[in-house]
Formats: sequence, structure tokens, C-alpha cells
Amino acid sequence: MTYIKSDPEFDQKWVALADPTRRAVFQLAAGKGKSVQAIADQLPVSRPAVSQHLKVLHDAKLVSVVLKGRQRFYRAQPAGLASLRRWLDEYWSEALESFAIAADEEEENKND
Amino acid sequence: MTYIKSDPEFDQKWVALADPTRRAVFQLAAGKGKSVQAIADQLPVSRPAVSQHLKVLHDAKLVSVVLKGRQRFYRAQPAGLASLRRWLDEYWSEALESFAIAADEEEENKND
DNA sequence: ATTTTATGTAAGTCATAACTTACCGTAAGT
DNA sequence: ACTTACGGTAAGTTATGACTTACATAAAAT
Repeated sequence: MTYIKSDPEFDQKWVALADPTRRAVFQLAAGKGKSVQAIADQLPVSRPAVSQHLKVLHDAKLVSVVLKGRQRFYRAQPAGLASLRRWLDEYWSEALESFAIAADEEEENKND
Repeated sequence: MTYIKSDPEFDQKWVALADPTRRAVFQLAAGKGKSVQAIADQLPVSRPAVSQHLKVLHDAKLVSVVLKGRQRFYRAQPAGLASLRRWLDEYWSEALESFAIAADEEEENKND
């Protein structure tokens, strides 16, 4: 078995959130929902850059849009984080449930 | 406020796990701990590539190493996922605690 | 109707990241 | 001692991604 199980939707979410600027966009869009301009105003990048980031986030289903006249209100969609959370928990829980690991950890870190 | 709060250690973890191959490396190193060769054997990339991925993961404190003779056993360190989990939960919980959002969601997705 | 305002998108630049092959050091086995 | 196995690292290639400025479109305001 020399291949990697690929899940494009899942990968997209990781890639989308790996960029700090894009993560900031996501955070700014959390809660209330903001126009592109409003988001760009709070960031050190151009307005088109924000548009591009929003496209990536939208494709990854991490934000939703509402059209209001000539404005577009983007809002973070926390539900889109579900698969990432599940992945993390899969490995996270290993750490908690196993005392054996904690014990070995010390042994290992001597040569680390 | 036109800057982004930067946390290099935190960013590193995101970047490290955003790559599918590197995520596969991390997963293969979960639980038992494997030699570089053993990991490379299960992936469609070269052994040096795996070494490079492991360096990134190690720098991000997502794996630990144990030296045993000429082998190096790498093991995933779930504790390294803590900060990511906390970040996710911050936005994840918003979704769960607020019924208002769920209601608005429908309204919004009409124009989506 | 003309002019703003809000946004998307195209085109170009530049840095970086994910590979590869080649090479080096070092521990084990003979 | 010599050879083989393990793994890090250097160098080079290539794709991609995060920006920018310039342009295009459509709704609102005058």
C-alpha cells in the first residue's frame, strides 16, 4: 500500500486554514458576517487579496455569502470545521487514553 | 488595527499538517513509532522526502524521535495538536451554542 | 444618465514548498 | 578493515500560491 487516501474536500479545508492571513479573514468573518471591504480594512493586504482568500474559504465551505445590493456579506461557517475537529480528536484522544504513551515519552525524550 | 497577530509555533503546526503527504507521515508515526524507512515504504515518495517531512513535523513539535543504533524511530506527539484543537473549538462552539446562527443559516443559503 | 461604490477576476511577479538524485557520515554485520 | 544499511542534507527542478495593479461589472446615489 504505497498510496495516500485522498479526500479533496478535507484537504481543501486544511490548506485554506494553513495560511495566517486567510485564517485572519475567517476569524474576522466569525459571528456577525462582514463585507469584503470591512474585512480588508482590518488587514494589511489589498481588497482583491481578501476576495481571493474568501474564494478559497468559500470553496472549502468554511464561509457562506449573503448578497445585499452591491455588498457581499461573508460569514464563517463553523460547521465546516467538523471534519478537521474529528481528525484532530482521533489522534488527540490517543494521547489522553493511553498512560503507556506518557510513560514512554519520558524514556524517549532522553535522546531527543 | 491592520496587522495580524502572528504566532510562529502555531502557524508551523497548521502548515505542517496542511500537506496531505505530511499528514500521512504523521498518521503512520501515530501509536507505535516507526523508522524513516518503514514510513517511506508505505508512501509513494522517496525516503529523503520523508526525512524532510519529518523535519518539518519535528520542528512543529508534532513528532518525537528516539535514536536506536543507526535507526531513528519517529512517533507522533498528539499533545502537539492541543493548540489547533483549542483554536477549532473556539469557533466550533459558536456553532453549537447559538440557535440564532442556525436560523439565519437558512435565510442566508438561499442566495448562496 | 452619469458617477460612485462594492466586488470579482485577469495578468504578472516573486517567493517558497514539495519533490528528485547525488552525496556524506555513522553504526552494524561480516 | 570492509561493506552494507539507515538516514540526514545539499543542489536543482518545477509547480503553486500569495500578493500586486489594472480592468470589468453591477447596483446605488446624485
